[in-house]
Amino acid sequence: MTLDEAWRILQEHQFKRTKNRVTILQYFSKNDRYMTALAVKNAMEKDNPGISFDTIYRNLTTFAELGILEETDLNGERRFRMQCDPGVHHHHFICTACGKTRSIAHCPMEMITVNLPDYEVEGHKFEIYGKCPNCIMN
Amino acid sequence: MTLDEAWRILQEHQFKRTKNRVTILQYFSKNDRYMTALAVKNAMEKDNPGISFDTIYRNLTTFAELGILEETDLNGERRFRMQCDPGVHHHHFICTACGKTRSIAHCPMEMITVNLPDYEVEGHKFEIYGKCPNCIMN
DNA sequence: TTTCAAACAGGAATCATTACGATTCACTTG
DNA sequence: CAAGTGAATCGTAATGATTCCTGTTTGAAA
Repeated sequence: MTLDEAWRILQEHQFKRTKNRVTILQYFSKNDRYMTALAVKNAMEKDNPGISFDTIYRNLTTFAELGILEETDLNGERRFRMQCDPGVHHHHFICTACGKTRSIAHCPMEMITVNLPDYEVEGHKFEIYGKCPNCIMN
Repeated sequence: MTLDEAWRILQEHQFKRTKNRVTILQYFSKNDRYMTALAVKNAMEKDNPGISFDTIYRNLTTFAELGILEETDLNGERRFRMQCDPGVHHHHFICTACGKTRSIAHCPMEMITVNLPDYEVEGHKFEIYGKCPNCIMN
């Protein structure tokens, strides 16, 4: 997703264009991988010293709810990345070394749900973990 | 997995048969669903008041490493259940209301990995979330 | 410009989990 | 079966991630 698309969504929902949101979104648009709130905070403190965790988490949660960011849990930590393919359902390979991802076009759900009558499916998670080509050769 | 199988594995690795381990394993063998460490602790305090979280977590981690328990992260919390099918790779539907699970025979990995040359796959997670028939009708 | 809810900073509080030092216990060996 | 030994435990403190709270600042609408 581009910055313009993100801002259009935020405006649509009447969120203000604050300095912190500008910085956070810029950071995500430049870093194409899953990152923790702490990583975001550390990176932001150069341009925006004194930013609080409250602000980071509040905005990350908002962005994820609006579909601007994608969210996942890795080892009990929330991680976020820029939504890579808005509106299109997809899954990820996630590099456990650098956090970079690779989209996986195929979703395994269709052939599975047929075996679950009487169940009410609310969602699913399909993630592949490992090392990306770049991290394999250190 | 039966209690006997679990104890055989523990003996094989020279773990002692302590009162706490007896109680924990009994609890899991009677509750066929994913549970948090807190739930285990609460349930144990009837028979075993004063048990510490250290003991709970240490044993849960040990059991998971030995393949006696299965572990997953749900909303940033670690949850455990008795290994349902030792040695056989499988996935789960997980009821978000009661934690009960249903095995899913089919694993989607084979057809996916072929699209990931140059990547080093270490593992994957495939889980379906929703309500089980029992919880649908409250 | 004024206005005011939204957004923020700073720090305290909470929740899950782990670490630690002192004590107890399960099992081996004599 | 009593003693010895390292594993296991307890109670509690520490940690790390996340959320809550209160007073202050700020974006943008009028």
